[in-house]
Amino acid sequence: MRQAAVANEITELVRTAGLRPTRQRLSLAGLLFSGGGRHITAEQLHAESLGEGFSVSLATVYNTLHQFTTAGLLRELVVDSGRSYFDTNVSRHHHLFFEDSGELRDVSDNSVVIGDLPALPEGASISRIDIIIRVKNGGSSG
Amino acid sequence: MRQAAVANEITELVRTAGLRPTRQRLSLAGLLFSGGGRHITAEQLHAESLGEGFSVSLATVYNTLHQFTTAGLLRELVVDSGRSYFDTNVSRHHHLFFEDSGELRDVSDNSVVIGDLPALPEGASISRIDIIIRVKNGGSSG
DNA sequence: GAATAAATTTAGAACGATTCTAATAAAACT
DNA sequence: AGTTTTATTAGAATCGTTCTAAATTTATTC
Ligand SMILES: [Mn+2]
Ligand SMILES: [Mn+2]
Ligand SMILES: [Zn+2]
Ligand SMILES: [Zn+2]
Repeated sequence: MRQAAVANEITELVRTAGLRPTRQRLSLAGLLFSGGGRHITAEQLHAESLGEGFSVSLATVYNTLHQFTTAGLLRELVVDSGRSYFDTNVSRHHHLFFEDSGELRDVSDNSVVIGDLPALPEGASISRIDIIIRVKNGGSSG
Repeated sequence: MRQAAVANEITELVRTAGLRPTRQRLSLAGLLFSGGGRHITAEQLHAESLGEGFSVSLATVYNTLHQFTTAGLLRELVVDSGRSYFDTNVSRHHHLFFEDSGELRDVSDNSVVIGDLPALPEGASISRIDIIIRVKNGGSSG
């Protein structure tokens, strides 16, 4: 009954995003949203899915990640040119990026104060502020 | 005499970086460092160089940008996954990124205050803090 | 619960940015 | 000048990502 309840929540999540609850989307959503917050790349998620026995094509992983992002379930992070990370935590927060391992860790929004910014051009507006604290030489423990 | 003086400064800059002042490196350094601060991609610099009549291969543009970055003359920015920008301003500062046009504009370091960060693991240290203010719907004027 | 319509998945091709390779050319040194 | 070292280059290769068009699945209609 526990497992069924979780499955229903996931199904509901996908439905609410306006997407059909296909086997692939449910598997991926399960991997993404069943634990705590995650920061993951498309290739990582693909490998993890296959590892768990959920066969999905890489194209579908990309499609799904983008659909979830558009639906507001994920946020796309730019920390490394040439690789996109997706964050299951869509609330306002920032990141520690461990350059050696590629690991990302959340940083509370409270840790940062943005002072006076330059005036924006007519009609322009801030869509997001990304703060990335790049850390070198640190492992993933601690 | 003016032009010669500038050429000498550029030659000196390249030499100081520990690099031979080849025709290609001098042309590229001229384009990069003769005006004010610049934010530019490899392909943009390549096109600009050819446009000015300085023929260079794209491979050399990449090589040179990386060498200049290693030498501390440039800083590599990650604002767009799938494209690297290089910044001729290597002092501590942040960026406004106009998502529509791809333009980058500097933001003074004073505009931002970072509060208490989470403790870093043993031996880890901050290599850099990148702040990107993403702006949508704004032109490049004003 | 077939038939139909609409959306999804997929393998593989295509893409764009970047890096690599191995051959040529230029620069520095003797 | 001759020799050694370093740099440049064209083109191939790589990598992450997107596209294509066909096959499958899901939802809707009878
Ligand atoms: Mn994208
Ligand atoms: Mn690089
Ligand atoms: Zn996060
Ligand atoms: Zn800058």
